[in-house]
Amino acid sequence: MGFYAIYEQLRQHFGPKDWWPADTAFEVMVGAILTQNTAWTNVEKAIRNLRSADSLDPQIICALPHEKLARLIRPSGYYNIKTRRLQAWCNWYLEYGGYEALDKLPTPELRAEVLSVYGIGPETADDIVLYAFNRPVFVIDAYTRRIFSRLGLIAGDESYDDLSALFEQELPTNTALFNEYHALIVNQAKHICQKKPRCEQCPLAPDCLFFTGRH
DNA sequence: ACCCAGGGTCATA
DNA sequence: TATGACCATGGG
Repeated sequence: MGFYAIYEQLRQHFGPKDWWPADTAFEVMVGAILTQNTAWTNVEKAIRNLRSADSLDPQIICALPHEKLARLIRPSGYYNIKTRRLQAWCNWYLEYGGYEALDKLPTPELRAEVLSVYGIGPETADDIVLYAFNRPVFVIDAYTRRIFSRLGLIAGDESYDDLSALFEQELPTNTALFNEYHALIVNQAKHICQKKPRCEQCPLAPDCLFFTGRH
């Protein structure tokens, strides 16, 4: 089964997922930073705190004292580091001229600029470029590695750039496709395949094709 | 009590 | 290039 066929299977069983769960592009950026190595349920609490404090805004986040911002995002973990990353992002974002200025850049330049910001690695950058700027880049995460190495299509320990190049080569360059595909991968990993001892609830059983955990 | 979650940076070899 | 330490909460 090829990369596109796997997408079609997932899409048929679970889609459409209508990602990213956020009201605005800026909220996507905040969520992408806060969810680094962190369960999304914890990020939701942090974002709720920011919204309740009327602080889901780049100017306000920049102006907030470290301790105050850290307290708001505390449920998302690593709150001291993420406070620095959030403020670094918002400072850069405003200094650059905001969404409209960045959206003028071609995709490779946009990705490079985003990636240059402190606290933004390849996955967070691609989350932002894909889900906030609607550009066709394929997001690679731990689930992608587990699922596709389990399927025998990759080794799993390739570099991030090697894997994103592979996926982008194997699939048509299409923002909606990349958006939905990554959403389906995360959905699959989170809601179906962490069961022990086998994934009997998986519609793709009996082979539990998309098993992602350990038995 | 232990394991892990929609990673990234920095120091070291 | 490639490991390892570090960051920290909340749910299973």
